[in-house]
Amino acid sequence: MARAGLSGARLAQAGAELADEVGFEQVTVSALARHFSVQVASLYSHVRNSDDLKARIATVALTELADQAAAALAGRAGRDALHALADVYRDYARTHPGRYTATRHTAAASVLGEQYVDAGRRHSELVRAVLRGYDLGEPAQTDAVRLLGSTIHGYITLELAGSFSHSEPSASDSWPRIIDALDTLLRSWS
Amino acid sequence: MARAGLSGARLAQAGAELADEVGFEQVTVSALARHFSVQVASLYSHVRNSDDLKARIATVALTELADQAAAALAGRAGRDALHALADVYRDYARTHPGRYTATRHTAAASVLGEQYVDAGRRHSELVRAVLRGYDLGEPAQTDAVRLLGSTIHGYITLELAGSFSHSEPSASDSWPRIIDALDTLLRSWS
DNA sequence: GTATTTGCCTAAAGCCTTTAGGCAAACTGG
DNA sequence: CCAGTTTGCCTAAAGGCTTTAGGCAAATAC
Repeated sequence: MARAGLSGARLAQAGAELADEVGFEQVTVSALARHFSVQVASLYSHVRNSDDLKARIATVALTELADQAAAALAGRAGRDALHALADVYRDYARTHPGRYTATRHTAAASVLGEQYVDAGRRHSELVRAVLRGYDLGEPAQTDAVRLLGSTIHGYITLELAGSFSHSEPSASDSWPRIIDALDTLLRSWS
Repeated sequence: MARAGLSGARLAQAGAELADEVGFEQVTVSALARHFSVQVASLYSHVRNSDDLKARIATVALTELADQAAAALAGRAGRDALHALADVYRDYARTHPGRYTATRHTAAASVLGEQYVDAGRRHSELVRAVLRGYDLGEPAQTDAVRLLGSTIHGYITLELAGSFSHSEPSASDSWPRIIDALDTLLRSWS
């Protein structure tokens, strides 16, 4: 019997792709086993359980997103950097909805941790790097990190859920105007 | 055999309470049947399926939240109204985390609809009512509705997930400052 | 007080998770 | 190149959640 060549990393990768196709919640150990034409029990040699699998997928996604954000921020500052960062998040969520959902699956973070937490730290640092263009002290800077994170994540979540698709203007039209508004706000943060 | 007195409404109500105790994702037809000391199959006379149950819980929660928001907004305007609305959402999410999660479970909305959509419309109208204090035209007003919804929902989601609990200042300290920042922003929206 | 409706039951099939134990393929060193 | 060891995938099985079908009894209606 030929071996399928499974491994924790390959399962996480395939799981991430599956999440984008059928939705993160629909990713199951069984579905992944079918994908590899392998018995379900075989996957349990590579993954502790279903939560562990989801945590690995979340880590893959969060890391991938941090890489893209870092690349987009290179050589940019101020308003330009803010738009670049925001667009990376939104574009990632639109092209990889399952993976984006996975990044926020913190229930699973308690199972793995380590690399997930590292990737999370990279994200905060990238946001703080953007904020260096706005000259904020503490606690304003932390407030601003939270404001940006909340607004960007909130907008993406609502758009993905279809909340903006039944009214004008299009979600893509509002987006840059909202990011510009945040830029203005940060510039005049008391 | 004494009857338990089940009904769609009672199941939705009990389901909402269960969601706050164990988390919305953990609410299952089986768990609810156990709660009523009744056979699982019995619930299927009152609820079409698991998604239907979740959609009913979502509707209960969204309606309850709209009621509270409407009450809090009575007699308020401007900055005052904005804080009141924002606080209603955040307080509701903190006291009823399962129900708050349910309100955003739009996958289920396709199953039921009607009342859920109604409650959703009430929420948009309340936000627009708050924005009347800021004198915005279109498309600025719609942009502002989306900004407020995104930031408030995003902040609540991240706070609930524990994203703000490992750094200073506390989530409760940042919150009013962020809402104030939004007030300032709306006041000077170009 | 009979007739009808309604509510909860038993039974059963299907899918997902997870553990235990086994055989064979693939590396490892002489 | 071929033993010995590791590793990978297998079969088997138990337990939980969902959902449908069909039945008996309690509540309601006339």
